[in-house]
Amino acid sequence: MGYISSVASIERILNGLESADAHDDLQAFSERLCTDLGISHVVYHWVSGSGDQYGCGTYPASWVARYVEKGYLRVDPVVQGCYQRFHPVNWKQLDWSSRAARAFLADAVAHGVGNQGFSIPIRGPNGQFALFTINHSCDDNHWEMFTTESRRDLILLAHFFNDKALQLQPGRKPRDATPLSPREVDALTFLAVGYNRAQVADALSISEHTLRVYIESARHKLGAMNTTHAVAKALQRGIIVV
Amino acid sequence: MGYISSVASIERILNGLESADAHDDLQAFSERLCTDLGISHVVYHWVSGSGDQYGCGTYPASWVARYVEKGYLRVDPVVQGCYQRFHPVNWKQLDWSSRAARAFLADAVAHGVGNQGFSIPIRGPNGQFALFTINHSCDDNHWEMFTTESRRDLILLAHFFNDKALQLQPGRKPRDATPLSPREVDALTFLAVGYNRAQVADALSISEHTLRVYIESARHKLGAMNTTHAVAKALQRGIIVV
DNA sequence: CTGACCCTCGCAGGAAATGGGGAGGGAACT
DNA sequence: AGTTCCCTCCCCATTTCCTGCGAGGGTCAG
Repeated sequence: MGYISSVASIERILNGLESADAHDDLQAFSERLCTDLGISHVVYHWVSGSGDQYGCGTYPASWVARYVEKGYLRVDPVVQGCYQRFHPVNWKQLDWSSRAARAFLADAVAHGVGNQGFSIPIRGPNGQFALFTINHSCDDNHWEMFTTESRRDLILLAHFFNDKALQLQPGRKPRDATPLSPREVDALTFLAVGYNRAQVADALSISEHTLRVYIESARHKLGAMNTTHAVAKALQRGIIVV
Repeated sequence: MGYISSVASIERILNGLESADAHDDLQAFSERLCTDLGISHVVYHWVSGSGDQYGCGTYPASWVARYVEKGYLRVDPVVQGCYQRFHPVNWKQLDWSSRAARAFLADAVAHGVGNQGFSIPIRGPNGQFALFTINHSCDDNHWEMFTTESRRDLILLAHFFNDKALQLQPGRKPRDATPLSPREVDALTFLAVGYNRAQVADALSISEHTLRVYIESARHKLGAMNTTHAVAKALQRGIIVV
């Protein structure tokens, strides 16, 4: 195991990433990275859409299968912990006190996962949440030194990896819909902060009847089934920012 | 104007950032960075789902005031554009075709903002969305070369800046929210895709009465005033992903 | 084993949102 | 000059949602 700076320059690694143009390339890149860094595993995974997700990495297939089968997503302290954080985290810093968490870790190790990990949370548009993790088996001191030293490079790496994975995602919608009018945006914005129609109408200084026209119009433009749906769509598309 | 690598090492800059321990330090850091890079402005600001926001940077106060007064947040192609993207963006790549956008840009320039900009979107926990922007006045070629060359350093810088800003945020409720139960998440998820209560109940194979309990419970946990608000909050906090 | 929390089900009245109609004035783009 | 879109206002009937009440069984951690 060696620091990135001493094994391969971050420049060369990132350039290798740039040339990836298929998901297979990302997988190959993970494996190569693993070797280059001399660590056990590199894993990237994201959850975004309803069932829309993607993952690649060097974890044994048996572990991945077990993870899904057991529903470990709801137990995994790495996921739970990173979800609340902005900065990368060393697994040792997480909360492993619960019974379920310890059982989970034991199961992971039994399936060939190393006891040390360093996970970088990454968030993208539309609520995308990804984790870029490196994993190894060694003592705490070594791992601490390695991650401290390589932290910045790893962040950059995770960032570019995610960028690439997003680009390669097929389900990219171009920019179809009719844009909302300013008043429609106003209406949805106030609705999104919890106002009811009377309050929104008051805030916008218009009659509630007029307001309703906006809401309906926005609903139709967004292809939404009801107001809640319209607000949700507007939020996801970044049409309204609250 | 010089590339980061040629003016000051990214290491030194980041270390300067590390030592910041108050918002004033971030402000001072922005100003220093401006000088170091030889550019007109450095700006950082964020908006989060909880309505709280923070900003600092070197834009003239008159421009910031005007921005707020005019409600430019809804017009600004930088904000609108970055919200949809993961990677940093050069202002020139954005869509300035609308009249409002051009008027906005003209107004900005009139207030001392440079015509060139490079903005990095950053997303944090709980739907935090921040923008780190550098701004200058020069021709397209120079700017293109500068941003291309400094891109990686700027990303890292933006990332650490945001990390610092998050740490310094006073209103950081560490673990304010009671987490939602799985069923509550399920309920909100289906509501967010437009189902009404009957449909959600059906999808979850539970009675509508039971479903109602979840929705109410989720509403209370999220501090939401109604279902739409609850869904909006859940989306912004990344509790549900559709 | 005792809370604490989750999942499940029920009733009923009142409040709010929705759907579908119509109508006039103004700004903008062709 | 005409079309298209936006803003504004109004009525009515129906559907849906919110509020407040109550109840039993399950799981998990201290």
